Amino acid sequence: MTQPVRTAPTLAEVAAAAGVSRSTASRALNDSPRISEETKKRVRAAAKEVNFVPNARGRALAVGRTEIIAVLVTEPLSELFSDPTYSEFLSGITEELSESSYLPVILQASSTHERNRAREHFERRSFDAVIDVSPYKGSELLEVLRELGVPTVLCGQLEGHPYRDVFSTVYSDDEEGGHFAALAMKDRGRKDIVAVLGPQDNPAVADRLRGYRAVLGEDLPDANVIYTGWNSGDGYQAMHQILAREIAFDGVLCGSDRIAAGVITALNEAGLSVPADVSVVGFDDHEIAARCVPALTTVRQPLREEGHMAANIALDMIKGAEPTTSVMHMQLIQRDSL
Amino acid sequence: MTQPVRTAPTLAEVAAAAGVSRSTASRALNDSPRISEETKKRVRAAAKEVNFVPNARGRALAVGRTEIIAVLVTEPLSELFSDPTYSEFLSGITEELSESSYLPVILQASSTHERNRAREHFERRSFDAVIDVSPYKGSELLEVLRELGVPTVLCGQLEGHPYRDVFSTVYSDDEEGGHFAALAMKDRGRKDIVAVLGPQDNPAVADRLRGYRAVLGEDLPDANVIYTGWNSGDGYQAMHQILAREIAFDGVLCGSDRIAAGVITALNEAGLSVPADVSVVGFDDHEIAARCVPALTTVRQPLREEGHMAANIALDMIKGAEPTTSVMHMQLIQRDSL
DNA sequence: GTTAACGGTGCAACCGGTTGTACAATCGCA
DNA sequence: TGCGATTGTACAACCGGTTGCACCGTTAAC
Repeated sequence: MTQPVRTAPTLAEVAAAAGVSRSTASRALNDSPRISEETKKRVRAAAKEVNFVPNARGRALAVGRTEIIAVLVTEPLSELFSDPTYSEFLSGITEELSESSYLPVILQASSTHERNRAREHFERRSFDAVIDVSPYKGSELLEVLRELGVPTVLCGQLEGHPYRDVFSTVYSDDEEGGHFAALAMKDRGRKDIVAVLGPQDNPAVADRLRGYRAVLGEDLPDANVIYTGWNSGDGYQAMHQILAREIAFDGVLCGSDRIAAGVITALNEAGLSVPADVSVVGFDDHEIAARCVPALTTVRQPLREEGHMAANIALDMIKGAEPTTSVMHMQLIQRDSL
Repeated sequence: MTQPVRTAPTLAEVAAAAGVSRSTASRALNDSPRISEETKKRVRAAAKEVNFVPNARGRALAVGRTEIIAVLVTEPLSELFSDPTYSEFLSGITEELSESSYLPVILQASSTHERNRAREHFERRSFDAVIDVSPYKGSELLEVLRELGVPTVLCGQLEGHPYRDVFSTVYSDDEEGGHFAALAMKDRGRKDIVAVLGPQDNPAVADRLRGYRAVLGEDLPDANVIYTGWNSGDGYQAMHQILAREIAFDGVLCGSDRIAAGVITALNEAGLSVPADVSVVGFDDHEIAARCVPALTTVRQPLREEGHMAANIALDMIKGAEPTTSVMHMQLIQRDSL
C-alpha cells in the first residue's frame, strides 16, 4: 500500500518530449543565448509538463559543485542555541543564501564520532564551503579543511590563529561593544557597577568584560561580576542574589537583553526604579529591548549582517576569491534605561 | 599567497599507481570478493599513498545516493533549541548514523524563502531521507516529500495525519508521561497541585497537561497552571509568582528538570522544604535531575532512543522498508523530591 | 592432450547532467 | 549565383565513480 515511488524524470525525457537533443534541452533550461526563444519555450513547457527538476547528483558531478554549504557547529547544539544570538546569525546566513541557489545545512560535530563523519564528508567534497560558527574548538577539522583547500569562513576572533591566510574570518568587536556600554554608564556618572554576564567560558563574554574593564576599572570590582545563562530568568535570579548581598550599586551591565529584562523585573520588585535609582544596559538589541519598561538602552550587535557577510564571503571564495577578514562594528542604542 | 589548491586525487590515479584498471581499483577499495588479497593490498597502499577519498559527487551519481540525511526543522531554531530536549534527540540521531556512512545535517526551513530552497533541494534529491523534527508546521514541504517519494520520518504525534501510510512516525507518549507524574503525586496524597509548564504553544506541553488532568481533575485547577520557558530561571521566576499569590499548594509538577531546579530554589528561599512541605516532580530526566537537592523525582523521556529509532527507520526506508509507527514509552524515575 | 571450471582482471557502459565543437540551415551581400 | 557570416542544433566527450560482462591464464578432470 506504499505510494508508488515515482522515478524522477531525467533530462533525456524532457528532450524527447520537446523533440530536441539533451544538450539543447539543457541549454534551453539554463537560458543559454545560443538557443532560440521558440525552442526555449517548447523545452520549458515540456519540462513543466513532466515536472522535471535537474537531479542534484548528476548536476553536481558535471559542474563540480554540490551547492550545499555546511555550517559547522563544534560545540554541543544545546550550548550553542542557549545563546539566542546564534539563531539571528544563522538567519542572516540562510537569508543571504536564499538569494542564491545554495543551501546551508547545519553540521553538528561535537563528539569524536561526529567529527569523523564530518571529516569524511569534507574529504568527499560533499560541501562547497564551510562556515565554522565556533572555531575555538575542533581545530583538527580546520586542519583537514585547510589541507583539502575547502573554502572556509571562521566566525569569531581568533587571536594569532595560524590559518589567517587560508581562511576568511568574520566577527563583531565584542570588546568595542563592552566599551560602548561602559562609556555610557560612565557618562551617566554611575560609579558602582554590577555585571550580569553570560556563561563564563564564552569567549565573547570575556571580550565584553575586557571592554567594560578598560573603561570602568575599579568601578566594576571582581566581586560584582556574575556569570549566568542568557535568559530573563537567569537575570532575575542573579539580581536576586546581588540584592541579597546588600551591596551598593547604581548600574547594571547585562550580557543580553533578556538578562536585562529579568534584572529590571527583580529591581522593580525590590522597589528600585530604573533608571532613577539604577541604570541598566543590555546587549544584542534583541526585539525584547524596545518592549522593556523602561525601553532598554543596549549595544546592538549586527548579527544578521554578520551572517550575510559570512555567506557572501563563502560564495566569493567558492568562486575563487582570496580569504578576507571582516570586522563588524557595535553600536550603542540609546533608550530609557540609563 | 593562497594555499595551492590541491586537486583531489581520482580513482584513475590510484589505479595507475597500483598498476590496475579503474574498475579493479574500485572493487578493491570496496572489498569485492572477486579481487585477490594481493591486489587489494596493492590498491589500498596506492590509495593511502596519494590520500585518495572517493569523491562524493561521482559516487553519489553512480550509486544513486548522497548518503546525507536531512533533519528538517520547520520552526525557528531559537524556539526549537530553547527546549533543551531536542539536543538530546539530535544526539541520538547522529549517534546512530555515525555507525553508518550517513551524515545527518540540520535544515532550517522556518521562513518561506528557506522552505523554497529546501523544496528545491528535495526535488533535486540532494538528500536520501528526511527526518522532520517538528511536523506540526510546514506541511507543504511534507506534501512535496510525499509526491517525490522521499523516505521521511516524522517525529511527533500527528492525530489523524493524512500521510500515515506514506511516512514513518516516532514519538514518545507525553500524555502517558503526564499520567505517571500525576499518579505519583496522587499516591503521595498531594491534593493541591501547581503545574509549571513549558511554552503554551508546545504540543508536548498540551499532551502532558492532558495526562496530568486525567489523573488529578480538580486537584489541578486552571488557575494553577503556568506556562513559561524551559530554564531554571524561568522556574524560579514562576514559583516566585505563585508564592506571591499566597495560595495553598502541596505539589508542583514541572515541565522540565531545569524548571524544577529553579522551583526548588525558590521554595527553599521561601522557607518551604522539599519534599516535607511540597512535593516536586520534574520531566525529562536530564542530568541535572540527579544532582538536585533533594534528588529530583522525574519522568524519563527516552529522547536519545527516540533519535536512534528515527535514524534507523530512515536507514531502513532508504533500503526500501515500509513506513512504520513507533511509540516510545515514558518512565517514572523515583528519587527524593516527592 | 583437450577441455571445462574458475579465479582474477579489464573493457565499456552507465548514472544525469554540462559543454566544446562540428555541422546544417538561413541570411546578407557582392 | 556564390561566398562568408550568423544562427540554431546535435554529437560526443566529460565529470568520477560503479558494475555487467567478456576475456584471459590457471588448474583440475576426463
